Amino acid sequence: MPNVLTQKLASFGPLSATERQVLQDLIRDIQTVPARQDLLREGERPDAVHVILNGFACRYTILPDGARQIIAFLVPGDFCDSHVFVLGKMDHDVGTLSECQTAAISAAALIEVSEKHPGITRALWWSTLVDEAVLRAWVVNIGRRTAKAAVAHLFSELLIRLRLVGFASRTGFELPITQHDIADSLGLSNVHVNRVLKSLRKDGLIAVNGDSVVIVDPERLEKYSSFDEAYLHLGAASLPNGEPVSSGGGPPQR
Amino acid sequence: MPNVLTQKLASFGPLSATERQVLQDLIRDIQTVPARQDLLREGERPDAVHVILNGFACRYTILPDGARQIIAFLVPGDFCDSHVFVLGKMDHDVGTLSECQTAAISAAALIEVSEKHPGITRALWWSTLVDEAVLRAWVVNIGRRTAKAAVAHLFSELLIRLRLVGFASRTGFELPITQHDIADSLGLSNVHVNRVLKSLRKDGLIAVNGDSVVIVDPERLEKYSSFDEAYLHLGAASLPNGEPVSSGGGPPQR
DNA sequence: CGTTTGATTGACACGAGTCAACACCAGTGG
DNA sequence: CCACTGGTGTTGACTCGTGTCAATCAAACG
Repeated sequence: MPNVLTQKLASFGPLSATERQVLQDLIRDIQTVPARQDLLREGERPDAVHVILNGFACRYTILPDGARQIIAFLVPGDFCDSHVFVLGKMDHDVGTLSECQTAAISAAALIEVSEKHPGITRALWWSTLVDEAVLRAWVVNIGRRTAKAAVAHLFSELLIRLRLVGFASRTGFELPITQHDIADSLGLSNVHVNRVLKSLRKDGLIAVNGDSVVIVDPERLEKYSSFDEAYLHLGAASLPNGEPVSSGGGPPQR
Repeated sequence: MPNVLTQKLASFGPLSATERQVLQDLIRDIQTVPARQDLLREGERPDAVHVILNGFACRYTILPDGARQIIAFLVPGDFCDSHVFVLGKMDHDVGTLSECQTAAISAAALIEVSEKHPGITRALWWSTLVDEAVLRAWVVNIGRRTAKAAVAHLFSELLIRLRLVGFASRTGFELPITQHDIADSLGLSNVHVNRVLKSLRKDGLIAVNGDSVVIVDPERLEKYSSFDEAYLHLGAASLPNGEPVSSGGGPPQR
């Protein structure tokens, strides 16, 4: 069973058996980090690159007035700090939202790999550039979509990104974060997110049960939020159907 | 006199004389493009990389309802499409706001340079990663700042970015774009931007005269918008004072 | 069981959008 | 030379999406 990193990078393009093995071997130094704990702080100079293997984390910034803006959700397979080798310092914080497993890849190991395996280097490039594309979509989401469409778009995006790494079924996924977290990611208040979710449930677009989200009809949700997966730049035929996710697809109740 | 590209990349770290010369030689195929014209369209597969030499351009997306979200302002020295080599397709549009001069660098030339000059490769990396950091700051701006602070933050950022390439003095720059453009970049309406600008003028934070913007007191503006230039990841001592910009520092009139 | 954290809901306030009118140019053509 | 035009900036009146505050509820937990 491939790890999330190989699985994710394979979404860019096929990887050879050796490349898969090399990536497999990179995943060592696995740590478990409890929920709501910082992985990296602004100003830090990490000497290794960190990958999320399990759970949800986020990039975020706290403003002087205490407001928090979540800049990106990090899901399994995502890098926390791939930019820091060139930029030096972290310019924002990274923290867990749920309990997470992370792997630390030493600078030396990464440099060696990228020198010997140009295919992997290219895949890593792809990964950071897609992160940037996701960020652009985020800006559009916050800037010009209504709260309801923005939440719908976020869920559409998460469905695809989580499917890539086997953490979502065709129609749903576990989302172990609070409504407050969603609010801080979209520049909304927690109260309003609550109302928006209620409205999305009423419209039969989603169903929520505890931490599990069911996208009743992915296509309808995508259309509603004008979601177009093109910006994720997936290679052809890279979307597995994913294993069924824990909780079922019951009716839109809560 | 160095071109804007060398000037910008030198903000990351010192460049050797040869590196400067190599960068100098890359700038050929210069074109002049009128205002309000697309440079790149979504879905396109450009075979060269484009750099802005002069003028203002932007990345943007149009939503189904016709709303436009500007995702980034491109100023002299910025790349329009450095990501497209890896990602393949453009996932958004790029268009001019004012008349622009652009240079096209062929794929072949760029690959050759980056193989021979690791220092330049690193600087190019730095450039795209800083673009990403700017994007993160943009999200924070739109998501969690008031309209007034967001505009103030944008102006603070532009002041620094334009100074890097000699297009701003210590306290001002030419901004040949409309209030509507600013609105679309911050997710606001043109009317509201107008009111915000009026308010910033009243507070003596900025002074506007036609296309020229004067930042009366940069430090005060930065404090007001909680601007911290750390995210631009400038190397030490890389901020030239810049030549004086055309119009003077008159009183806050219009 | 109290305690705590997160979800939910209602009442009310406010920032920002919309609509519409007008001012001010720069460019155009009669 | 001067109406005419279109684009941009400005302003006021009104509306509406979201935020704020506060109370209640539900589930998790030591």
